[in-house]
Amino acid sequence: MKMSGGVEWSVHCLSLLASLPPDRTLSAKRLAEFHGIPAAYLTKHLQALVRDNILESIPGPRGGFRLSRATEQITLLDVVDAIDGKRPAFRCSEIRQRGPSALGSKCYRRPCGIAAAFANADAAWRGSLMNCTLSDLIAEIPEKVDPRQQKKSAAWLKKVLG
Amino acid sequence: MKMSGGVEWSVHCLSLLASLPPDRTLSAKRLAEFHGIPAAYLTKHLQALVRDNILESIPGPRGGFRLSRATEQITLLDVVDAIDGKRPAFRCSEIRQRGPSALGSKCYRRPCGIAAAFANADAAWRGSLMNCTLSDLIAEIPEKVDPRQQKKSAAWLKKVLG
DNA sequence: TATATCCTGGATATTTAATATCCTGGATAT
DNA sequence: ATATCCAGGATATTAAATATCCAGGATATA
Ligand code: FES
Ligand code: FES
Repeated sequence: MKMSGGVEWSVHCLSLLASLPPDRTLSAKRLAEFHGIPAAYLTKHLQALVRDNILESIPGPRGGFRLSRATEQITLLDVVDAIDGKRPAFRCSEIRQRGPSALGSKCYRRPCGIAAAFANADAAWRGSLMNCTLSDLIAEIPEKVDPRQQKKSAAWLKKVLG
Repeated sequence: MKMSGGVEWSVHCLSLLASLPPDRTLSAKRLAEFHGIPAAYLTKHLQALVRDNILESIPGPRGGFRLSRATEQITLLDVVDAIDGKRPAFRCSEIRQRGPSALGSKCYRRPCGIAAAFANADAAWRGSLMNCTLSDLIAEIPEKVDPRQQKKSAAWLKKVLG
């Protein structure tokens, strides 16, 4: 069970975009350059974020991506849903409806207890992700990220926005 | 992000094995027959459950599998760990250590805040799974499973246990 | 003791999903 | 007019999940 690596890329990109001056953007190429990742593939993930209204895209020279909502209105769950899809990890194949002691499909209106237990776990997971906003993540940068890196990032931003 | 389908198979097999008389077993072939799934592949999953001490295996004629512990001592998390592995869905690739504004690897002793948030969600998920035992699942069978299916299953068991 | 049954583990094939690149077309600032 | 950038489709590559097969060892039974 592995989540798309694009989720890590996306959240880091969103965090960087959040530090931009209002109405400024970063192109996919710049975002990929900053994170040392392939631009062509990152583009696919950014498009998914645009589709889910997490990012806005501006075409043309001086174009690029910017946040589509306030950082308080973007949760980790939003990103996971956009990149990794909304389907739960546990997929009930209705195994109970197979084999020699199964009944007709009309007799299985209520969900299987096992599937229900996994749905509960999935809800707990989603609840935790829903409770964490981009704003929360950014708030802990000053205490968690090495000041030297913060400085280098700011300098890089200044350079490319120049 | 998809969990192995073997998890669903496994929990249903464990549930069936829990209804066996003490010291009786079911072979992989019988378990596969009951659930209408491929025996050769199910065998792989059963072996994983034996490795994690959830099942015991008895070789030879009249052999097969039986629960290795009381139903109260087997949680959904145990099964997921055995079948799907213990690695979390979100795998931090340390993207923060790449790109033009990264520092040396010694400067990243504390985990990334983003990875920490996903670790929290994973813990919530595992906590939910840990709280659900095989005993819990079996207890809700009388109210959740169609009585006709319960009867057919019992009859099938009686037949194969001869 | 011969035999049939059953688990174990390795080798291998098949199918599906994730990862990655490329290219055309359209938008837009300069 | 041109250079830059996003959108989206086509396609290739790689990794993972799914599935089968077989040789070897254990054991109950006749
Ligand atoms: S039938 Fe799918 S989990 Fe029980
Ligand atoms: S570096 Fe992996 S989540 Fe931040």
